[in-house]
Amino acid sequence: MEILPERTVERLSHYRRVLSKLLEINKEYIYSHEIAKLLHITPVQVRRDLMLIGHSGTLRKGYRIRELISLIGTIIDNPEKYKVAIIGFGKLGHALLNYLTENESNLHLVALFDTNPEKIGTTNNNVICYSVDRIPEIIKRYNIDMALLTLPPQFAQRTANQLVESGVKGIINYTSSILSVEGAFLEQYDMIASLEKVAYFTKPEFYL
Amino acid sequence: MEILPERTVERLSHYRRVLSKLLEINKEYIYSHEIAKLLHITPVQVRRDLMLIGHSGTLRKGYRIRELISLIGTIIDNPEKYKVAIIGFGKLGHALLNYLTENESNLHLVALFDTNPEKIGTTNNNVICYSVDRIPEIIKRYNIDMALLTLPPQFAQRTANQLVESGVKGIINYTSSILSVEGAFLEQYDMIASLEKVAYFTKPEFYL
DNA sequence: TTTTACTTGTTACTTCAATAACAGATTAGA
DNA sequence: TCTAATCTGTTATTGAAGTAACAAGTAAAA
Repeated sequence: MEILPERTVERLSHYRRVLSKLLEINKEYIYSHEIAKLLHITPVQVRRDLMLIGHSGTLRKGYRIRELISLIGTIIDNPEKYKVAIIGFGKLGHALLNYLTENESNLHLVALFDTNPEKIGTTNNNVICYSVDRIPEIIKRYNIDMALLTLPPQFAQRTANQLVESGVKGIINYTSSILSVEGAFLEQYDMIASLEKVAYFTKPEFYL
Repeated sequence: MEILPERTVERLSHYRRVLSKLLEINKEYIYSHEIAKLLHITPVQVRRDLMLIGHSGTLRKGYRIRELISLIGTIIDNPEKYKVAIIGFGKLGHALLNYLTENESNLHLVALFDTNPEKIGTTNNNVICYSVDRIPEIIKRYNIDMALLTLPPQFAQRTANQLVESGVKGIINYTSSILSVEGAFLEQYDMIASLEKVAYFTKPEFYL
């Protein structure tokens, strides 16, 4: 299978979640325009995405929901569960912990890390919080695939290096520091930039 | 001034923050390739962004940092401070509160909203938490421009409608529900989709 | 049975963003 | 003073993402 566009992968994640809810209410087939309406996108985009993953619908009946969900799974999930760690167990780290435990998915949260002695050793939603000093040890021991950085920005680069050396293959950086990472997929999410962007686009002179 | 590309605006936000730190250590001029190195992008992109905002550097000396920072300010900031509210004062809301109070910027956090009686009426970093029932009243009273949605997904759409009706011009939706909003700029940030995307791109068969 | 309406699947086009290429200007050094 | 190195500013090219257009096929209705 060809490598998919980033946006398509994101939408596949959406499709799956929305469709799962429909399965629960025993809907069997769905049209591209119905999916589109749910996600506020165009039917063409839906069909195009499904074309890319090689899913065929039935003419005038639409797509078989159960089949589609399982196909999306085989494409975006790993055969084994993805193992995830959160580095920095502050407010944001805690929020991510909740997201990961509430939404069941193929992602399995395995470890938390922090520097605060009061947090180290505690168990939160069945996940243990370790000292950041033990990052290489624990990452290797559990074969953790992906790390979410929610620690103070000044430690982000150093920690990222450690993580990649220990075998992490994906990093999401929620700190405001800009990282350079080789040998792993890096996603930056800068909240301040995001806020300032929205502020810019809400300027009165841009009202359409 | 022409409307700027979204990505450029995000980078301008980065430029400003990085440059501000350099001002503090009394650096006066900077080359495009220096900026580029700090942000891990190309010098061309820096020059192109600065061209778009109409900033001129000095040949063989680079860009005057103080001047550039202030120009970026006149472009991405509003003349008055942007007023921001956080809807849903859970872990993520609290994390955003911290971001907004730690990083000084043109954004001014004015109100929090929640449903929990224990939170309503409390003051956090000098910001009062109100009941969500008072959203229209408070939004209008303080002329709030922008809202950050960190509440349970099932209330997101209804709340977004209320906010726009009350005059909010920008919304960042951190819930996993997909919104449709007319009359305001909407930015979605779906953590689960983001996690699943990174998981997809860390699959072994994509290693370059 | 024939026609019409509808829905998929794919190719072609457009728009937005990033990268490359290069002309022009200035400073430092020969 | 002249030459070479360097850095900016802009245009041209490439690439990624989204949108439009439409052929093909099927089910339902006439």
